[in-house]
Amino acid sequence: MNELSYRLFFKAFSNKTRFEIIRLLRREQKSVTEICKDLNFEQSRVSHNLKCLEACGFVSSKWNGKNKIYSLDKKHILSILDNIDKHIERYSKRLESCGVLKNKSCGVIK
Amino acid sequence: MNELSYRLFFKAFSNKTRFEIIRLLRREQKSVTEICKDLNFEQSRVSHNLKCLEACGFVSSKWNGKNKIYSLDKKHILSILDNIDKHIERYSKRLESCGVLKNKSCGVIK
DNA sequence: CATTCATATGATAAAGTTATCATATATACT
DNA sequence: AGTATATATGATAACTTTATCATATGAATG
Repeated sequence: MNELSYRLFFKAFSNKTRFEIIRLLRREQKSVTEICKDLNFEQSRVSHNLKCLEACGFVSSKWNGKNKIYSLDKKHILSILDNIDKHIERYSKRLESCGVLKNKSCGVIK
Repeated sequence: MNELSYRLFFKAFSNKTRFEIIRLLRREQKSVTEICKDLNFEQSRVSHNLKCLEACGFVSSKWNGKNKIYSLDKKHILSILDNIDKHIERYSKRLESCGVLKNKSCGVIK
């Protein structure tokens, strides 16, 4: 399997805005305005990232009056997240202590 | 499950250097020098990212003479990658056409 | 068709990440 | 101990990504 797809896949989920949107839509479909309110994110920030998620096929949308309703590609996304759930506890503590990943110009403040 | 861990997990894999190292160690354990040669990456680049991968618990190391041998936490990592394999084909094409993810300052050159 | 509310888009400054360079530390061998 | 080879580390410049601002487009309704 193609290496680039893998990395893009992980990249899609590693972004806070996108990940929170996915988590939110995990429960139920929502309009852009609702997403903004629930997550307390700016509208254009949300729209830009929804565009990305839709381009990737993770969410889909339909117009409902003036609102555009976004919903999650549940079956596949949930299956992926559920599987990672099984493993992530093992790594959780160490991930959160990794300077490179937590970053903001590498590790601890001096 | 903690949201941050998730994102850090995805972030760890979304980086080219780290992902290639993981792919390489999927087959067999290797020293830093071997990894550098095989991937044609600079030594400090590899060391920095190995440190990250080890901090996260994805790889472990042991000294063997002057060489430090790194190996993959196979059971768990392989299980995760294998599961994603099952789904990624579905998204592959769209991921690779997503301007936000492919980026270099957003999408297509004008 | 003008207005209002909702969403999308382009450009770019700000923030974040990575590779690289210079150098330090580790290990083994003579 | 001195040298050679292997690996690690800190600082930072170069690069990449993101949020934000300004503005455009879409949809509905009087």
